[in-house]
Amino acid sequence: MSDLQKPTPGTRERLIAAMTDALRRRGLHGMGLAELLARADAPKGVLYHHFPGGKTELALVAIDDVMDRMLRGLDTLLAQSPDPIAALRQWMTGATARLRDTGFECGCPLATVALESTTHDPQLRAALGRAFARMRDRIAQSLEQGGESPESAQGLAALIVAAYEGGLLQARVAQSTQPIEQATDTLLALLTLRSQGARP
Amino acid sequence: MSDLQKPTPGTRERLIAAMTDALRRRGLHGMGLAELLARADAPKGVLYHHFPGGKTELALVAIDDVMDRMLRGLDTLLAQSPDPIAALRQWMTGATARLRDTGFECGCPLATVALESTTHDPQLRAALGRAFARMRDRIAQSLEQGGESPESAQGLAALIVAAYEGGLLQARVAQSTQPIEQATDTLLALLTLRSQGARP
DNA sequence: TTGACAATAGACCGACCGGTCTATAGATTG
DNA sequence: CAATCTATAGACCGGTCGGTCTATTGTCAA
Repeated sequence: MSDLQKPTPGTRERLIAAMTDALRRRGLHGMGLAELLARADAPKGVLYHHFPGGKTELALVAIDDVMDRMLRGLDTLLAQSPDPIAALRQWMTGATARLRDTGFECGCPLATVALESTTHDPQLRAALGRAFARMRDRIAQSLEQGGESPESAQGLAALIVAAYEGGLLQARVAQSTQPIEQATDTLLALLTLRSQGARP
Repeated sequence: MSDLQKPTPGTRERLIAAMTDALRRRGLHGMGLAELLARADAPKGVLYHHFPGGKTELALVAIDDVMDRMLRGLDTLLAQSPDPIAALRQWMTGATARLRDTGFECGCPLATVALESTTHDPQLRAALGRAFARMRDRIAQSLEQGGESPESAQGLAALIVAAYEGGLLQARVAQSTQPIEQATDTLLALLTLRSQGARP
């Protein structure tokens, strides 16, 4: 009665994890149900038991879930480091390392499906729009705590997320971390220059 | 004999244009051959006549072709404007307008397929890697002409392309130009600040 | 006119797609 | 134990996928 935790032995979670991984590597259309279920080691029936809406509903849940975890990770970095810029550098470095260590396969779990999405799937679009807005808001919030005005914090957050996504994209096709490292270094150098110039 | 132009009445070109548009809107997996051919108003046989390698070969040709045209457009802007930063602003603004005017459907023709691509299709990866490198090199070249060192020009170019791609991605799912406008404005403000600070 | 070849046209194919359906196993409760 | 309900399991389905194949049309040279 007071037991709020689900007794599920993990099947549902394995499905979400498999979908998240699929989104990272190939996007929503890029991996079929057969391969997805094989990776989750689950039969077809169990997918439609836990997610009656099928592949798309699973993707929606995976998107919300993975953004929760990304924000938790970002929070940890921001809590550890006094300077938000240093924390963001760590965040970028981590994503770059993951991409490299997976043979340039695992990028941002939201990016591919974001570009695949159309207006004909409003729920998916909405979930993605929400996720990116949360990311930007979290970054802007930390910048505001560092003394930025709300407007410039939002602008910087949009640029930082853009550099992250665009950097990962370029690195993926280049099969080299150089583009994202160049973009990251340049961006953070510009930000440092700016904060130094503000108080000469 | 001296007539170098192909006598083709445009079918091949229509196929390339249809593929480019498909890549912009939905990526390579996102549109089937049937719809693609319907949009090009061409039967199936004609595709495999002009492109024996099928859908993938058509995509390869479309990628090279569209990057040629993007670079020509960028060259025109750079030629019209003395300041490369002003030219890049126009370039970003144009892409933003196209995205908005197509109901947030038409983004960068290379981005979606870049994220869809895997190491299992090396030709596609190579074509995309080449295309993005050309874009960065062209931007870096114009920055070098503006007095940047080769290294910082490459870094800035990677950041600019990243902001472009990441900005379009965020705007697409937000169904609003705000994210890319914020990212663009912030980036160009940082660049202006930097060039002002360089010569006090 | 005829032969050769490029271009167009679409019927057809096996593979795979996401999704539905029925059957069964396991846990919980009366 | 019986009843019930959740969870697992996979056979099965119609539709669509990219791709192949044959037939026809158009064009130009011999």
